[in-house]
Amino acid sequence: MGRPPCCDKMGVKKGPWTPEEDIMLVSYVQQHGPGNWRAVPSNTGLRRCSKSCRLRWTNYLRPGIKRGCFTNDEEKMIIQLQALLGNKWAAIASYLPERTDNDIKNYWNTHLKKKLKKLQEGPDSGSSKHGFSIQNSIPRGQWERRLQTDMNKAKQALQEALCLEKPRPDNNKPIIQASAYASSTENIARLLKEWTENSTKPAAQMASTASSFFSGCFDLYEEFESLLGFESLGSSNSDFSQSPEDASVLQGESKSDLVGADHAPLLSRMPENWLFEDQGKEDLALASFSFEF
DNA sequence: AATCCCTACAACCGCGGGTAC
DNA sequence: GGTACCCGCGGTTGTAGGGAT
Repeated sequence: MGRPPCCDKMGVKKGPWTPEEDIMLVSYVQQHGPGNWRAVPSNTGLRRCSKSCRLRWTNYLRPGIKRGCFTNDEEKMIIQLQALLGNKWAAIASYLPERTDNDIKNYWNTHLKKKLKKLQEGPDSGSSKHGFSIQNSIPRGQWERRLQTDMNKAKQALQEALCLEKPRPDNNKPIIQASAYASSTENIARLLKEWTENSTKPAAQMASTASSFFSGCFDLYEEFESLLGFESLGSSNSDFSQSPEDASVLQGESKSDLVGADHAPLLSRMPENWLFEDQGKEDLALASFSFEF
């Protein structure tokens, strides 16, 4: 009855991932693609549960991830989307293809929530240097109009961010995957570089070798892309994720059901309808903050 | 210099939906 | 149809690093 157990729960390693483990995982995904995580620990020899492998790939090793400082635009978009969608981090992340849901969630919890709370509690809570203001300090009619203006601006910003007007080939999925793995080699190579620089262990030599290997892979994929007439990753490792649909591909299957269920209809409603179509969400939206883009 | 506290973020946990057997 | 599992998601925790005392 049912499926066999996914993995042996005994002897499963927890805690931070080592560079060696990252290499094993990345090379496996390069060969087999993301998905079928159940098979990953047994096929790679990693003493990690499938869930941990998936998480590591999705949140850290996956190509096209931008790490570090959030821009003002990203920040504004997150706050606006959070007001509209609530804590649907995966949905929010689909509009910021270079950011993971975990990253956005962390940023919200550690920075934005605090910032907004401060603004609400502060004596001069009506406005701030960050460019957002709190609705209840403005007469209703005025801030409703302002909200509408802000929503239009938000929609415009979203459209720009998503580059919906940019055409792309219908059958580009395998190409994107190829690019994705190439970009993944950048991630792991960067990781290894940092590790090598900070390590005096003999293993650093192995890391260096592995880095060269991934660098070689990267060159191969660059060549592959140029043959097919696609923009080289050298110019931008994020340009291949121009739409949330692409982002879903980038993120493996992780966003597939989002695209298949909630997200695709949402996109089909862009640009004019989705922000306002659900009257039930109006109160939520009105309770949000407005911005000066 | 030692200790405490705070922050940031990677990773884990638990749950629900979907699905293979 | 029932069971066990996979997968994705959101909430939470653990911990390293930096600043304050």
